[in-house]
Amino acid sequence: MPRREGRTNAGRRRAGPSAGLDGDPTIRGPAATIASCLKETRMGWLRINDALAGEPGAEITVKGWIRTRRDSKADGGMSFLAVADGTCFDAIQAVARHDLPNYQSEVLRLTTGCAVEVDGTLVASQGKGQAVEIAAREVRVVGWVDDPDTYPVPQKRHTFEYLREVAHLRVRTNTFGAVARVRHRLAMSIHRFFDERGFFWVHTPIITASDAEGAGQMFRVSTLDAMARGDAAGGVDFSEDFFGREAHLTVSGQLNVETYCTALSRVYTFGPTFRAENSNTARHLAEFWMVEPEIAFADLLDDEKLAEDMLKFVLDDLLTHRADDMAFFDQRIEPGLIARLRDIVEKPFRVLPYTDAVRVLKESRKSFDFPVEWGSDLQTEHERYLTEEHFKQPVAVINYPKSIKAFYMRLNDPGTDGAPAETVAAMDILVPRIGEIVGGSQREERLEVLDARIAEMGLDPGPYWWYRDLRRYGTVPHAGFGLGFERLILLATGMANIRDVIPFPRAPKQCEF
RNA sequence: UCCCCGAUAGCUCAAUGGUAGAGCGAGCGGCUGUUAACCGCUAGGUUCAAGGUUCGAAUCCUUGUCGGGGAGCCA
Repeated sequence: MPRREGRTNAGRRRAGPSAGLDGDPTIRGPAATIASCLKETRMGWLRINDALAGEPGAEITVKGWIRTRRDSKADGGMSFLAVADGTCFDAIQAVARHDLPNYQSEVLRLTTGCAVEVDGTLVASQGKGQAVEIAAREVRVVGWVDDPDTYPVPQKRHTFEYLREVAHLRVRTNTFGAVARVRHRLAMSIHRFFDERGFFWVHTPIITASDAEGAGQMFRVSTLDAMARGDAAGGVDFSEDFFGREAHLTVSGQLNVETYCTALSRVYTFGPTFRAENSNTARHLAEFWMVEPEIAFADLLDDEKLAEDMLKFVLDDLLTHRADDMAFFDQRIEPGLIARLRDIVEKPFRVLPYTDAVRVLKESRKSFDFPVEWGSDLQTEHERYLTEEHFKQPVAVINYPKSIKAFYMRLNDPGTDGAPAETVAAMDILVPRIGEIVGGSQREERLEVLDARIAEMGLDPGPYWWYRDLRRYGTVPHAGFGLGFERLILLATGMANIRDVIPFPRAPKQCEF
């Protein structure tokens, strides 16, 4: 079933403007047939994604890794080789007959994981399960698997926990190959979404000197030997350090990107982010990727609309352009996934003031482990109730109590939403199963209010001098949000653990690969 | 970081104080235009580490390491 959709998909992609062989701009557009690919590409072989969409009769070469080998004694002996190169979900079947010169000596010794090159003719398959296959003229073994008995990823069921221990090989499995392609597609369509709307991608720094970005524990960046030995507690002279001051890995590009927002109007960051929190959950990483747009002349509802439009855009694009992988996730990882994603794409999100959310939770008469009180943050169980039971859809909770949110969020007028105390223009988008996927706000653009908030929270205004300048020189209402990229992948694939949607996860006590 | 659970063959698990087994995978053979195949045979274990209790420990106790589930922090 996914095979069929894979070919349909491949045909559509080939016809699109971005189709073609990697790195070869000549292979583009509807004219890209198999023959022209072979003729024009310097590499001289065919991606299996294109081979599966090809017309029988073509002479082709594919290169990839053996998924399975099945032998038959029929017609004097033949082997069926499933060869995958990662360009699509499916492998292609190559049929190697006994009269190949290396049939006894090599083909019959092929095992899962071996690297091969296959020359042959693309033909309509005589068997069920695939429309086309390669009648092999030559099978060249490029790389053997030295011990099939201990090859870490043979063709069998594996737990994700085990595969994490062999992260260098897990991408050879169906699931992790699909995750990798989906991750790429989502990243590219995020860029496309913003580019089409006139946003500029800003490369905010990875290393930051402001140690008070306010979003959790930070990793230190230092070249001081004393720091590495950890024996300089209290007496560190950071003027001797590389940057001449204390430096850390960024926990957010937001403050930096706000500067570009107040000149380029619509900007975003998309890059790695680091949190040194000792978080041991299926939803947290120490190193993750975050998308942070920032829009000028905009308020909180503009911000919510942007986040909602972006999520819908990228999920719709994914369902259209990675149909093969999505069919797999729908069948094997989370049954009903595609229908749920379609629902997210098609229905408007529920926008719910925090004050109303508290009322909904209280009126639910559910017995929560943590009681619901106006002024306290929503617990995981509360978020799940709202998105999974009550509304059964993504919910954008807006206008949170001032006391539980960051200093840069814009102070609302008293009485907004009938709240009993002061609120800020914050916004969290909650989705079923994942919880918070987007966290954003309208920023405080009034200098005197911002200063009051900094003082109120006991922060040192010194390091924020340039951030405050933005409020002194042509300040404008503006807003933005942060999207956890890996959480988006969880939502899109139905995968349960965030460590399985990033190639090499970094988490407490985990930095092996 | 807190609470709970776990670690035995390449992988997933059984064995509840008395000779460590099965399924999958792997190897060999049989059958088959095969495709989560099917049938037969074979190999494969310092039972996470260190210490303790006991005539005897995979099993009970202590500590540590790592993993999982839940929570907090958040994206």
